[in-house]
Amino acid sequence: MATGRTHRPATRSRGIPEATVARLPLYLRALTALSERSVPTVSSEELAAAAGVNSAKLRKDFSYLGSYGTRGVGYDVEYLVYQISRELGLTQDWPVVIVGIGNLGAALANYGGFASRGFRVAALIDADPAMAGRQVAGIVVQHSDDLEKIISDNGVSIGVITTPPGVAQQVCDRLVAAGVTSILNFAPTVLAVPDGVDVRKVDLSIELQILAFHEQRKAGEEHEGAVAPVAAHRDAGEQGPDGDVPAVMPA
Amino acid sequence: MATGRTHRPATRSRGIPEATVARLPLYLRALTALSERSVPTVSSEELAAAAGVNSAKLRKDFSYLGSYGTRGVGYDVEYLVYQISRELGLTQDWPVVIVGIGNLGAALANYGGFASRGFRVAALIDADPAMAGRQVAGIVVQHSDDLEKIISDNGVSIGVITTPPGVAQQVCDRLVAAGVTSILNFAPTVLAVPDGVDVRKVDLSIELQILAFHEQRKAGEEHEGAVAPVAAHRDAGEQGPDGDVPAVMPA
DNA sequence: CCCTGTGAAAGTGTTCACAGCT
DNA sequence: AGCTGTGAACACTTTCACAGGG
Repeated sequence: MATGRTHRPATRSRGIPEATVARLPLYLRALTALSERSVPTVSSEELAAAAGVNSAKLRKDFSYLGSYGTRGVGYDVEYLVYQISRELGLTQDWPVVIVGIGNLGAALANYGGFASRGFRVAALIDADPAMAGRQVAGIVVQHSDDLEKIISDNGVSIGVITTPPGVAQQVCDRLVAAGVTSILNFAPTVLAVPDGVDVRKVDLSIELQILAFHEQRKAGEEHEGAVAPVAAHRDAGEQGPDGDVPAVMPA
Repeated sequence: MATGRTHRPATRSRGIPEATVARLPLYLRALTALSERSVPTVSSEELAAAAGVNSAKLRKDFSYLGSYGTRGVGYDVEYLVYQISRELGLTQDWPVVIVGIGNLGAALANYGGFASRGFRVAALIDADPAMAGRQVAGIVVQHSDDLEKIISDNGVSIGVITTPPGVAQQVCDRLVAAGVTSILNFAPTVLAVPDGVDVRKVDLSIELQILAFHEQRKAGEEHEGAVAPVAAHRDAGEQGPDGDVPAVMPA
């Protein structure tokens, strides 16, 4: 009560739910595969199976984009590929920098699926002077002294951090100061960023720990009856990094 | 109506919400750091800041584990570390196999945070005969012909797939047949698994596409007023792979 | 008075089931 | 008849706000 303000009336008329956005790349991948096999149309049921979701969810997701299907028929594959690509902003290409060219950074630089879909590795950056000048994945590694210049010269707005955790925050700060507004963080650290900057994290050890949690449950369920009530682990067989939306520090 | 069945009355009495499970590793990491600095107790406010969440969420999360805090004081760091570790099943150690020792597989094998927290790389497996026998991260790579034997000899229940997408499903099938019940999939494919097997995926290009979506919005918002109502992008600055829970195929 | 633990409210996401177009 | 698009029900998650123990 008191102040009243419900913290934003949410004028969502065109706002696509975050959960839907996270699934669009999945649909796009499935559609691209169909497109390559020259399949002209696909039903929500078929596409959902290919993307590993259920068809009601898929139809609801698409309904946020508009009415792109034809009742009694399905969706036009090419048309949907285009609409989703556009919605995701993949019709333009995004120059990306990778900072921290260790094992993981090098692996990402070499990763094919990177360049394929609208993303271009504009530069590789590392703090080690011995690294600078070397080629990784056909790209010359540059020294981090030039980070700011590299970002602005290439108009980079997406940065990938694959540094050791100890320096991730300062690299992040420099990227943001130089104009980067989206960060994909592979370092096991919580990054503090100012408002308006998006951070997504990919964390191997968190994923493993979540698996271990469920694994432990399974072991306990084997022949049970005592303490912990079984059930619980209802929808096994689902996949995808889910839940988890830690808020960011006040900056 | 008709059949009535509400699809499971949900006997949840000890079931920890999935969203909470996904955050426990985050808390554990923050607590471990405090522990190393010999900090004896911490308030929900402080710990929440360190983990990048808000304190109400953290308290609610901990309430699912039990009442481990002291009112007026906070939480005992060591005690919480232990409780969360136990809840996540990290008091035992989990042998893990990595299948597909390319750039990414090798990078993961070398990744330190792996072994640190209850996980041990029990074997590296690759289909390339030229790879077999070589050492990666101090571990001899074994040929995939022996996959089943390796799994059962080592009692492996968690498998990491870093193969090319084309063979990911068949590798997955073999892992599952050999007894693996948790899979961390880095290949950009939707894996079909039988009931009772957990799959989590880590997908670089999906993460980038989600960032691109928001990035595009920001660009559009710069000087707006016309079509799309601004607002929408409320809580910028959040981080973490969220949303996304694709169901699995019927297998 | 401080800080945890938690009901209750609000917000977000998923599923159902069917109206309505082709 | 078949399949999309969607309101409405349900389920899950987050946030609020405060009771109550230390």
